[in-house]
Amino acid sequence: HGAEKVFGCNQEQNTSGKTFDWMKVKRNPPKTAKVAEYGMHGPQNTIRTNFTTKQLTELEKEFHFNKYLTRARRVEIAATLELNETQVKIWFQNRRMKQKKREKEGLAPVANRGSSK
Amino acid sequence: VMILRSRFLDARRKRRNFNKQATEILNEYFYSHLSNPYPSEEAKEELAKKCSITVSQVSNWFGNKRIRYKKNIGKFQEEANMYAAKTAVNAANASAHGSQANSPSTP
DNA sequence: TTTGCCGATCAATCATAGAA
DNA sequence: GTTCTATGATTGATCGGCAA
Repeated sequence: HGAEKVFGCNQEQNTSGKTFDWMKVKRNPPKTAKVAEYGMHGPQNTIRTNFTTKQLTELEKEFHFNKYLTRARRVEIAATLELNETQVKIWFQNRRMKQKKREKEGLAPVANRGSSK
Repeated sequence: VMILRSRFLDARRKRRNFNKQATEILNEYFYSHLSNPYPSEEAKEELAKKCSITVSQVSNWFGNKRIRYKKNIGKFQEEANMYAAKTAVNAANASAHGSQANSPSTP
């Protein structure tokens, strides 16, 4: 199962201009924060959280200590940094992926090609 | 709000646009797979090699391209038609006569 | 069945390169 | 030199799949 059947002789399979499913994909808004509460539907919240330098520094420090969190540690950090446990969990998840990506790139940047400058 | 955003201002700086040729290759793939512009890991590696960029950069390019394309399809219509035509020609040449000893790129 | 992780992606934003 | 637009990279958070 690879290339589609023969194409190009009939049927206007002109892809330009059509809207495919991937173009309709919509992500649900972040459920971060307490939207419910007292009717406050302002434009804020449900928006990407902006971590402070202090929070990031602390998370980074913790990460170098442990790549993975235990439930207890997570609760502790979340409380200290005033973040949800989920946010802390997600941060570590993303941080691990970032680390992996770096290790991967740091071992094969060879073959520098026409890098215009 | 002092915005000590200077926390990581580093990598994001000094951005270099890709070669026109690399962009050409990426766009050809994107528009020839417009129904599903999600290259596999293998495809990304191949594109990365052809464009002389990293796989991550290929991923970034497609991610940005997809989002920006659907954000404003009209703005890319012209570009879409251009590459669609180009792809059609390549397909025609490839299927017309089994000849293949012809690499249009890498002078 | 519920929860965490992975890999990929989304979506908004940052900062710069380039066009006007 | 200044203003606006195009574009590469970063990242908090979502989605689907898998394992515990």
